[in-house]
Amino acid sequence: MIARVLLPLPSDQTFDFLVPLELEKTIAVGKRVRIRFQELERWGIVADLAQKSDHSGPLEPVVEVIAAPTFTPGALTFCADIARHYLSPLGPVVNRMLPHRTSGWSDRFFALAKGLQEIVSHLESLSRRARRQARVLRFLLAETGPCSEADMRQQLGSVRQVLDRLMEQGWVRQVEPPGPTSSGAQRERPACVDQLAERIPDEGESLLFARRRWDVYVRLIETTLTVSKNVLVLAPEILIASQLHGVLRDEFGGGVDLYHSSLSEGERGDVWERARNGKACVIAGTRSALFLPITELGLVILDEEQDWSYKQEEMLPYYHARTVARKRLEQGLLVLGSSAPSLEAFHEAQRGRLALVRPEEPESECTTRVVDMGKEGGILSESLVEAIDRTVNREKQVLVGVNRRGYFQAVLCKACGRPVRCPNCGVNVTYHVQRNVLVCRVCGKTHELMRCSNCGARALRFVGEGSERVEHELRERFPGVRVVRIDTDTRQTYLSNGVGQDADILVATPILAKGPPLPSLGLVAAVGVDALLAIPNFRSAERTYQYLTGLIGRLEVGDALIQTRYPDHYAVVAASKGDYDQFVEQELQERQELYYPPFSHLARLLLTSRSAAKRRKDLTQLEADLHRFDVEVLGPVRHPFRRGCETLLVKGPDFEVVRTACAAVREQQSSLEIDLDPFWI
DNA sequence: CGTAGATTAATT
DNA sequence: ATTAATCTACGT
Repeated sequence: MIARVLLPLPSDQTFDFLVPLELEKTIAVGKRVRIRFQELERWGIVADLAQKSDHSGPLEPVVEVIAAPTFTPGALTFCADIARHYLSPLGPVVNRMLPHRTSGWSDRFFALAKGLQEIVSHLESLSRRARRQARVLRFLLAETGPCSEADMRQQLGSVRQVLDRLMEQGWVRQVEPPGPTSSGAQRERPACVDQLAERIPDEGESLLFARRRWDVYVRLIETTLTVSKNVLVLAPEILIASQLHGVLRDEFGGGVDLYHSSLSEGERGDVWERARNGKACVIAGTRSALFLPITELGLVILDEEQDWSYKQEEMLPYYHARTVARKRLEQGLLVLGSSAPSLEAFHEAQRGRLALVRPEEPESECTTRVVDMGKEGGILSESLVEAIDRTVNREKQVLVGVNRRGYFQAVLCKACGRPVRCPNCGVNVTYHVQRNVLVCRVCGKTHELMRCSNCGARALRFVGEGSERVEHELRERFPGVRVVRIDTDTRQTYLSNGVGQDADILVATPILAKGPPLPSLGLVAAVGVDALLAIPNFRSAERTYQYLTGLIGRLEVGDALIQTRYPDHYAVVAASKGDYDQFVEQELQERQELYYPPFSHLARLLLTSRSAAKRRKDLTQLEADLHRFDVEVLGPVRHPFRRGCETLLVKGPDFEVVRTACAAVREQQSSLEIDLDPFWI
C-alpha cells in the first residue's frame, strides 16, 4: 500500500510513501504522518491511499502515523474546496485548519473552598508576602459563582501556579464548568425577540437586518442546541467576540468557548480539541474560528456581516468569512446579522437569494446633527464643545470616534506638499506626539524626524485628526474632565479592567464604533470622517455609512454629532437620518453605472516578477490571455507598498467568469497572486 | 567567455 | 521550504 501525502509546501502536489505493513491498519486518509523528505523528518497529511505509485524511483516508508489529532477526510475536502474557490494553493488552507500545539490544559473553573469569614481573615494574614494569592482570592470573593482560569488570567496575569498553591492549601477548589448562570437564564426577553427568531427559517441563509440582534442569536442558539447541533458565532473584532463570549457563557454555561488569533498557541489548541470532540457546543470567535474542526455544526452566525475584517487580504489564503461559512455549513442555518448590511448581502436578499428578516425598528431615541466643518475652524466645532459640556454635566459619557490613531493623521512636506512615506515600505507615515517620532503603520518602524521622502526638505507640516491629537485637544478644552483614549494598544485593558468606566470622554479609533449599545453614553461624535470618504475606493461611501451607523448605534439614548466638510454627501445625510434605504438606492445606482460589485465581480492580480523585463513580458502575456475571456482589465498600477509589483484589476459579470479567467492565466504565470472578491483595490 | 545574482524546476 | 540547475546581465 502507498500513501499520497500532502506536505507543508507552497504547492498542492502530493508525494507517495510506502506504508509499512504494521501501519496499514492505523493509516487513513486525513491522518497525520511523520516521513523523511529530503533527508529531513517532516510531517504531512494523508490525502489518499492507493495500491500502486506512479512514481518511478524508490519510495521512502512512512515513519509513523501520528495518533491524534486526526484531520478528517471531510476537512480535507473542505480545504480543497476553499482552495479551488479562491485559486489559492492548498497548503495555506490546510495549515489554517491544524492546531500547532495542544497544551492539554482546558480552561478550569474555581470556587472558594472555605467560608467568607475564614477567607477574609486569611487574606489579612498573608497580604504582605503573597500579593498574587491575595489578588486571586479577592477576585473570587468579588464574583458570585465559580470563575474561569482564563478570565482570571486575562485580568490578573499568569495565575496557574497561584491557583495550584491555593488549591494545595485548601482555600479554593476546582469545580465543574458551571451551567447557565441565573442572570442569563432568568433574564426576561422581550416578546418581539421570540417573534423575530421565529421569522428566521431553520435552514438556508438569512439576513437579520436589525439593531438589537444578540437576544435573537441567543434564541436561535437555544433552538439549535436542543437538537444537539453545535454553533459558531463570529464577530469582526476580538473585542466584540470576547464580549459575545461572555454573554453566551452567562446564558449557556461552560460549553461556550472563545477562539481568536490572539489566544496563545496552547489555548487555541485546547479549543481546537474541544471543538473536535464535541465538548464545545458554542464557539464565539473571529474569522479564523471558521477553520476549527467543529462537528455537527448546525448554525453559523456572522454578526456585523458588513465588516471588512471578515475579508482576509493580508496573507494567504485570501478568503471572505461569508463564503467559507457557506462551504463550512453543509446543512443548517447561516445567519448574517447587521444594522447596516453590506450591499452584496442586501442585494442578494432583494433578489431572494437570502431570506431577509427586517423588523420594524422603534423610532430611534437619538437625534443626530451634522456640523458643517467648512464653516468652522480647528478640530472641535463649537457645537461639539457645547454638546460635550452638556453631556458631562448630566454625568453621561461621551464617545468621540476618530479614524486614525496617532497625533497627526498625515505628515506632509512643506516644500513639495507631498506626504512623507516610510523609506522601508513606501506607506505614508503618522506622527506620534509622545515619542516625537514618525511611525509607519505597516512595518511598525519608527523614524526620528526625517526628511521628506520626495524632495529631501527638512520642514514638515502635520495635518489631520488622529486620536492622540483629538485627545490632547479635548484635555485642553475641558480641564479636569477625565479623557481616556482607546485604541489597539489599550483596548485589552479597556475590556478587562473597565478603564473606560470612570472616564467622561472616550476617544476611540474604529474598534469602538462597533458593537451593542453602551447605556452609559449620552453623546457620540464622529470626528474626521472626511478621511474615510476620501479613500480612493469604490466602497468608501459604503464604509462611511457603515462606520457612522456603527458609531451612532452605540448610543442608546442621546445625541449624535457628525463633523464633516461634506454635510451634503449622501452617505453622511443617510447615516444621520438612519435611512438605509435611501443610501442603498443611491449607492446601488452608482455601482450599477460604474459596473462595480454587486453588479460585477472583481479580482485583484498581483504580479510579483522581480526583474522589470520579465514583468513587462508577463504583463503583456497576462493581458492577452485575459482578453480571451468576458472580462474587463483595469491597470496595471504600481502596488503602493510592495516595490516592483504591478496590480491589475479584473472585472467580470459574475464570480465564475472572473474565477475561470484567473484560473486560466494562473496556469501560464509563475509569480502571480490572485485575490478574488477583493475589498481593497 | 566567466561569474555573481536572479529565476526556475524538482523534491516521493 | 530547500536545494540544485539554469538563465541573465554585466564585466573582462
